[in-house]
Amino acid sequence: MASDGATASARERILAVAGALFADGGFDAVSVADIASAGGISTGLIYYHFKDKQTLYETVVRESIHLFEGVAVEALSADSAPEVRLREFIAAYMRLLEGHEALMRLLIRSISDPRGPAPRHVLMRSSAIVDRVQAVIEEGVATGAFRSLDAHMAATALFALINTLMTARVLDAPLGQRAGGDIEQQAAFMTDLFLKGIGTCS
Amino acid sequence: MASDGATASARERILAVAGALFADGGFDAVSVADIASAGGISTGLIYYHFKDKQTLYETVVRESIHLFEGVAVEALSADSAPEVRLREFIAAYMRLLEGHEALMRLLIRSISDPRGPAPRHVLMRSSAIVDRVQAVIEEGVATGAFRSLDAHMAATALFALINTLMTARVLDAPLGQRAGGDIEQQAAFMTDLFLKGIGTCS
DNA sequence: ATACTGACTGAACGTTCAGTCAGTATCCTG
DNA sequence: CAGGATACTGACTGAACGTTCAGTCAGTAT
Repeated sequence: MASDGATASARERILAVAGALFADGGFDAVSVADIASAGGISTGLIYYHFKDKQTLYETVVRESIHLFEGVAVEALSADSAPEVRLREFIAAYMRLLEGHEALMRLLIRSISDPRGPAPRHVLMRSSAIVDRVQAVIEEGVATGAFRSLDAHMAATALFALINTLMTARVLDAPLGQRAGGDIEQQAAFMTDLFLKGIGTCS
Repeated sequence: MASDGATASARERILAVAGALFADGGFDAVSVADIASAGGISTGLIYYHFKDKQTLYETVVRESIHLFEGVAVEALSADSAPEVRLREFIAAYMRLLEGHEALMRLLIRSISDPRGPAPRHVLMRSSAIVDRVQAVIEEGVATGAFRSLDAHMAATALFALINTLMTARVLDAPLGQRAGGDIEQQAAFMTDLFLKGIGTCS
């Protein structure tokens, strides 16, 4: 198997294949043998690189979170007005969804999957992003762009709105009858609702 | 059948025990033998009452949804002003959470669980509730209490806000560092944000 | 007293799966 | 080239699982 130059890191191949398989099916529905055959390798090799199936799963989830965080945090680091930055953040989130649907499915699954890194940890990690959003909102409150409120709760609310769209899209289970629709349009609706909700108003 | 104290219907005992076990653990982590021993019965009896494990799981989930719907729909059937009815609905939702935590955990798990009734069906069912909420919002739009908007999307947004609180509470994974806090208070925050978001405003 | 019912048992079966291991190929270094 | 380290194979194991089924027995109708 002398592939491109070096070994092309079987380890990464395993992670990629496992991620794709875990994304649809979850932990239990995917056997180690499945991963091996999908990657064109032996089961033994998986155990050469990873202690056990659990560790492999946790590694996949953790790396997905990392990639996810990188993209999201970047979008929040501009220095435009708070409202603009929030809109940009949501747009980045949506773009991430388009490009990494399997990754999103994996993360959403892992939230309520009793295996793998505890639900607590999955969410705690992504709370690094919640914190950033929270900071932006606090800035907006300080400048008077938003009404005075609990910025942490507001950040949580924003996540709730966006993640619900994600979940519906990614698990192919649109909330209610009305199927797909334009996700950008739905995101715009949620964004408007949110900004109006935290805006100053009589 | 005599629901009087005596035998208490083995079938219902199985459903209750299975529900509790599936709620923390999910489909795969619970074996039929686990359910049998927790219920103090034999594995064979489970197969006497249910075709297979899958069917048992689906029955448990479906009955949970049914109970859930009953409570939720009732709260929406009052004839007060739309805004009041929405507040009452959310309060009922919260009360339901307090009394049936395991049930909520089961439903939340089942949404992203590839087994059991397809995710699609779980959400579609509860879309009966979304529809009711939507109707209330449409009423509010008609009377001018709310601004003109897509009532379906708005209903979805309300669910997103409430369900996120639920999920965090029920899976013991508070979003972000700040732990528990008062859930009633959090619900109030979400409600205010939502009502402000759909309200008429300059 | 006899015949029958159906809820219920628990050992057994076939299958699946995570994890192991003895062995092979490939590469590096002296 | 020798020899050790690294990467990898795939047949194998032992346990756990869902499911089946021959059989038990309290209860009821005849």
